[in-house]
Amino acid sequence: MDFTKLKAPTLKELFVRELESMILSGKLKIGEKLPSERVLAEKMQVSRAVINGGISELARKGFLEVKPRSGVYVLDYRRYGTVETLLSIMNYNGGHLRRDEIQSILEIKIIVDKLAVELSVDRHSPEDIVSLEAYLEDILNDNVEKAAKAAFTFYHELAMTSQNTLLPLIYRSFRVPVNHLWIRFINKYGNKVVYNSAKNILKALKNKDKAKAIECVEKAISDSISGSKEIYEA
Amino acid sequence: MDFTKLKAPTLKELFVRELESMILSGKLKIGEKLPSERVLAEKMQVSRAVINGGISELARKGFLEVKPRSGVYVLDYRRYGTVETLLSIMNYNGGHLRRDEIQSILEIKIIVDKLAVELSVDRHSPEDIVSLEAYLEDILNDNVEKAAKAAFTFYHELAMTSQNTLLPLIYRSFRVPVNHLWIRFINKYGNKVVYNSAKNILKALKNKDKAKAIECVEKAISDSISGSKEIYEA
DNA sequence: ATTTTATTCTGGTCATACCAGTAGTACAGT
DNA sequence: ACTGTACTACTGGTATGACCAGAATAAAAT
Repeated sequence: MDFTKLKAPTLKELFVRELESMILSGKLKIGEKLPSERVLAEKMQVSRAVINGGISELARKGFLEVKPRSGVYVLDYRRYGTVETLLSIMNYNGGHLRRDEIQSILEIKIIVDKLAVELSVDRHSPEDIVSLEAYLEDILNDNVEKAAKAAFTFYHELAMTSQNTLLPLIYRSFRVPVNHLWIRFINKYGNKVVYNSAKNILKALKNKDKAKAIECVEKAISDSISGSKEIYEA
Repeated sequence: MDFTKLKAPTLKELFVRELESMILSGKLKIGEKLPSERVLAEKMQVSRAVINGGISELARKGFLEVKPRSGVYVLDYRRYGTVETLLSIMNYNGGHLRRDEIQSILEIKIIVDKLAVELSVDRHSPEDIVSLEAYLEDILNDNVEKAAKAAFTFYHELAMTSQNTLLPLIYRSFRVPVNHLWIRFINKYGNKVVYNSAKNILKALKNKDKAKAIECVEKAISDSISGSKEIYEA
């Protein structure tokens, strides 16, 4: 069995989801002024603390603009959104990605991974290889979700060894959607494929063979792309 | 004159900055448990609402982990941070970027821009070219800040024409630091250089010459890299 | 030593209140 | 007609104090 950890949503989280839905569905129009916190609190039967906290979170996500002592306004998330916005949109779609979104993610992943290995070949330490080898083995876990998580961790650690401070941060930003993709990929093709791809990359990295490493990355993802249509149909 | 908009910081913002400094400076060690909200509120002479709101914001930024009914713990921002973390680090350094951070940004920018033009060559519409040409001219603005903003807008719109939904989002995430870089670059070399680089890219794009377009991007940024040391010393 | 129970502590939430800044209005002075 | 003032209603930011349910830990029972 794999009983997953339970977590009750807080009122603030419920409020945030509710408003995200209303904005993404268009029920709340862009530029529109929200009712005051007091009114919202009364209408939704929660305290003002929940409303206030939820609103400031939505403001940080790029959905709302708070003008103190004036009011709260709906922002154009297509213009002011960041990567976090994508996660909200995804979540709104019931955790599913559209086909063009999958393709977008893979296009990004390939250049990020390529840069990671390209830099890592020159900059990694022997200790990095050791820890990467450990993470590599975790991909063979029978539990699909754990294997997907391990795959994410492997590539994340790989990005760390590039010594580029931003690469891991970017990787981290896309954790949720990439994890979804991996779960679907492993379900269809098994974790052995993922394992072998990663193993080849690591091997080339250890040999400091830059060209070979980049080639491995390209092959690993082009496999994903060719399979992405099927994944989408699944 | 250009009178800039005044804005008084709120207590929550002060609290967030204070804690970010303590974490980034190492005064608060990773894994350490923070005092309870009540204690913090008393010590810092503010209400619990401020502490509670500030903590949840820091949690969303990847600096803290909130375990309800247990406590608040300092997270390893290098491992769990997102792109937002970079902005905080930058802000902590008085708005300045360290040399390795500049290099990291440029390494990212080159692959992002390359992907943008690579995809755009096949996917852009004639209207895209028209609007890009308009943004291009804005780079010639004498006001340095406006020119930098225009440069950002040009590359952002370029990313939009790639039809990759994530590329613009990534671009926006890096708006602040990239803008800083451009201001410093233009101050040193003038906006004419930026204008010509962009113009060449656009020209190759219009001719659907993928190889030439990518070459232009590489040249534009390698100029920046070679100048980055000087920028850093400035 | 292990399990059960009781106590303390914590963040999440609620209710109420006051403050300072915004925005609109009406009005006085020019 | 325009400007500046005074008043007023409303808004988000903050303060205070309280209660809840779950987590952590100590105390008690087995």
